[in-house]
Amino acid sequence: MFSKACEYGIKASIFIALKSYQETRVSLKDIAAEINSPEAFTAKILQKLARKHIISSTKGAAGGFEIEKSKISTVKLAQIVDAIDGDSIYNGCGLGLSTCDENHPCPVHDKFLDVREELRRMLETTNLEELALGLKSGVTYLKT
Amino acid sequence: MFSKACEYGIKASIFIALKSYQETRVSLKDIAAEINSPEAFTAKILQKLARKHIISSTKGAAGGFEIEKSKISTVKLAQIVDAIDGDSIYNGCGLGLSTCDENHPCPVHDKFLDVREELRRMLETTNLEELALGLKSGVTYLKT
DNA sequence: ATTAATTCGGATAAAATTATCCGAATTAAT
DNA sequence: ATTAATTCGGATAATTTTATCCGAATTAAT
Repeated sequence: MFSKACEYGIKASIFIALKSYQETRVSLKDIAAEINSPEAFTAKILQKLARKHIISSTKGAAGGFEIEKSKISTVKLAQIVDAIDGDSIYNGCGLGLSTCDENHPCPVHDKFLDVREELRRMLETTNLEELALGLKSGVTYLKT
Repeated sequence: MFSKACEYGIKASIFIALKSYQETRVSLKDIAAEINSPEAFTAKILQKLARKHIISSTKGAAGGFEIEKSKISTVKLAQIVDAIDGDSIYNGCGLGLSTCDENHPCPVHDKFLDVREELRRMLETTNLEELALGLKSGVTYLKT
């Protein structure tokens, strides 16, 4: 459904959010270990998120990644997905047509409407805070 | 959402279904032209669908692909997707965890339930006949 | 100042997906 | 029989995605 990069990006963001609640900046190394992802590849993804100001990074010793506490509840999954994979997953045509709309629909256009709308709604309403809380309370997991 | 291979596979199947209604076997060349796909790559995908008995192929001059008329309304999108991309799109974990269920859910597990269920339902209830009819009546398109 | 811990960014490599090529086999028509 | 139109299947190539490597820059601590 999502690319690997996007999966890593979402998981990393949730973990950073959790740690940021605890006033702890977290290093690339810790993130990669926690979400079970390749370090260098994860670094690229975090850089992308940082450039889009979804997370913030600090260089040097004791540096790392964090999310401004007050911002955690405002960051939506859609922003993360969009920053990494783009919005084609819920805006593009299911069969890859370059133009696919009511006037010129692909054969599955109508069938897909509900699915994509449901996906879009979910991504746009889910924020990092609720996901981080699930993780903190131990009801959800980032690996295995 | 789907792989290119899967997109081609779905489009090709719809076109083959349409032609099969008209008792016409259709060649790889015609299919690729109609759905705007690379010929040789499309051939591989059609072979895969043929081996899974979703479509049938006939070798030699005047050969080509077709779908038994009575079968058209029974072939579901889910079968095509499954034959080409596998079922991970609507059964796998949204964040790529190898085990993700009620007992050990990823952070977005619950959020994704509805989306994936909607997708699964759609793929399992949509059959080739209705898609071919939309194409025949000129309300849907396979390219541009 | 020096050192150690870090992110940054560019180059490269590996793996997966997408795409092409071509000879072999099959079939219909002549 | 020969030819032309086709699918089949294996090899290869191009592209994209995923992953690794490494030197440079930055920062905190000593």
